[in-house]
Amino acid sequence: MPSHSHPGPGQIPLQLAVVHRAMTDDFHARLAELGREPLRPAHGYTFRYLAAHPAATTVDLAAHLGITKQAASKAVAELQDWGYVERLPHPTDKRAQLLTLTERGHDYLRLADKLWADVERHLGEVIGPDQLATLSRALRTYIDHTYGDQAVPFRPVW
Amino acid sequence: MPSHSHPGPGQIPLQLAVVHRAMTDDFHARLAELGREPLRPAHGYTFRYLAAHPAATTVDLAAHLGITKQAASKAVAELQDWGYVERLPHPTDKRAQLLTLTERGHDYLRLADKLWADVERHLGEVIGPDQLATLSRALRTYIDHTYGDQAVPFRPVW
DNA sequence: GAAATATGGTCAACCTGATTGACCATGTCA
DNA sequence: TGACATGGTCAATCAGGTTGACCATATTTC
Repeated sequence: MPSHSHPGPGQIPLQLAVVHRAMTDDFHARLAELGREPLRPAHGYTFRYLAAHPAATTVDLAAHLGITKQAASKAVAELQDWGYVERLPHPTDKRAQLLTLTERGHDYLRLADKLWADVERHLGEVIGPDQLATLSRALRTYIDHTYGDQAVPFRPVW
Repeated sequence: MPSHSHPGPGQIPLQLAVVHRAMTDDFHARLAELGREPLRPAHGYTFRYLAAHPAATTVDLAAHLGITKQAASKAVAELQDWGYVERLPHPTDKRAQLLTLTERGHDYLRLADKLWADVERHLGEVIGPDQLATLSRALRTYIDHTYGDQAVPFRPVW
């Protein structure tokens, strides 16, 4: 009798992974429906970070994403090629570059926010507003407890 | 005024990702504490699948994980080298191989189950038993609604 | 100030986990 | 029995990351 069949304790982390995956799939399906190219999740995290930190450099971004500066640099170059990000000269440090979202980048982020809200709304329809509220509160509580004042690591999952 | 600051609708999917990540980190920390080598998440999914489907072949596994049979084959070879999985001749199909967990594989799975339960218990201590129960119910409801009778795809996240 | 050191960024080589494509051996079906 | 389908392997390639060396500019220390 395997102790690892469906029910029982320890299921929640697995379910979290499944739901996370399902919602990500949902998001990408909505994106595809609109005919938009699917940027990878790491790009979304980059957008969010740049929008929130307009004076960020590549090194900052790398630290935030939990990857090396080389990897971050490559990602930024890609986003720049696609017109989502600009690299401007840093006003005081001639070595550094200021990373900023272009209008196109902001547009994409706004769209993504809308789509995530749609996904969330769908979740709400399935589980009901009460459970949705509880879910949100539980997640926030856990995140606050885990990271406290520290910056929440937005690193991609594994 | 960026529409993508912290609060607001659409946050839940992001929070799910963060919590999932935090719990995975927690799991790996506990594993490391015991001095156990950290198999990758895909290995965990493989173990679970093999435990639940004792007559599985490499192709079955690949389909379940959502990867190519070549990739699955490589992963199985690795797990076999480490002594977690055996490849036995298939009783009726000379092309195929039966994948089975070794005792060592079952051990690891049991340990993983225990650690995930610990992680879950910790979550329960943080958010309280009521919210934990609601969370679990909400996740299960959403999963059932999304996948219904179909097999839940255990594919790694992105 | 000048020398030593730290830091932002790039280039290049490499690793890993996946992919596609070709192929063989066995199974299944007409 | 011949045609096609399927389980598995080998080989080449790709993507996204890593480490290491390096340059130019900042910052610290004497």
